[in-house]
Amino acid sequence: MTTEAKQPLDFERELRRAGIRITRPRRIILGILQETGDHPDAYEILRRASALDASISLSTVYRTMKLLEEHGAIQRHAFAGGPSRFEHTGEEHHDHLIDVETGDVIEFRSARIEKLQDEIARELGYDILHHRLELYGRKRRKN
Amino acid sequence: MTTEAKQPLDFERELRRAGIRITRPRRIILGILQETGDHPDAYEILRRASALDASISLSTVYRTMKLLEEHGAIQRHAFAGGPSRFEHTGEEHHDHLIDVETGDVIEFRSARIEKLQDEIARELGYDILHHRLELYGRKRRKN
DNA sequence: ATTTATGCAAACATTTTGCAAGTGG
DNA sequence: CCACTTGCAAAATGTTTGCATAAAT
Repeated sequence: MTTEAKQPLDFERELRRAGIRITRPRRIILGILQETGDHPDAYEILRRASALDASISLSTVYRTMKLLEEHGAIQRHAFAGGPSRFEHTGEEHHDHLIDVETGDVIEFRSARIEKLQDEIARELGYDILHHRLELYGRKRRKN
Repeated sequence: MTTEAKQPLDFERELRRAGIRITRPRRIILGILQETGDHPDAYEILRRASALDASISLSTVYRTMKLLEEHGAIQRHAFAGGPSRFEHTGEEHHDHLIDVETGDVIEFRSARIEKLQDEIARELGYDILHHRLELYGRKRRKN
């Protein structure tokens, strides 16, 4: 099991190559997602974007999220009981541990779990397209 | 890894003991959840309940879901990109594989994955309260 | 009888969409 | 220029809630 930092990729180039126009709102939103280490929801992204360009609207945030998701630049998470939260796609796939008391999200990765998932799917006659593994926990007091 | 059938429990007795009134809508809804092997959403539960008592409302379905969830009689699932779907609590915990083409849900269980989850959480300094593991896949054609 | 639950409609929260105006390549 | 994108307001979804009435114990 490993935890790891994330390093930004150049998705602007990537998108341009796919024929996507790089507009001011899109550049701002993409920048926000690249810089952040957290998992903001649409309103939070709007809030941060508004500081750079007050005219950006919530619909543009959502439309941009859909666009970026389709091009693999971000991932959408629907953690239990709340709005979708977005995360810039880093180098490595990872899963999440959500602190139920603070809402903090900790990223982790386990190759062994992934391998078991593949085995299970194969036994059931399926190919996995993607998965979602979320641990909901509370910080251990002393020990 | 195992897949398993579910056997109904007597939650009516359980609820009564907790001081919950067993009303006609509640009995009907609980019955529907006990009988079914699938994972219906609120509208689908309403649809099935309406066949037995046309006066049942959607709010009662939601209120009953919340009640049953609080008493451990059912579990609420928020699969990607859709409404909550509900499932009667059986004997054993299990996870889900969702067929992305049909929406079918297949239940499975892996003690090894659960064990790995505990190890991961422990390393990160957390106690797991609950988790969510969903595999999204497509039926394998030939092989 | 008293407390709790219900149905209805309205409120809420999140996300999507139609359309006229604006902008990027 | 011309197609694509935006902001705005309105619609669409999924879920919760206030309130007067109905039902359970």
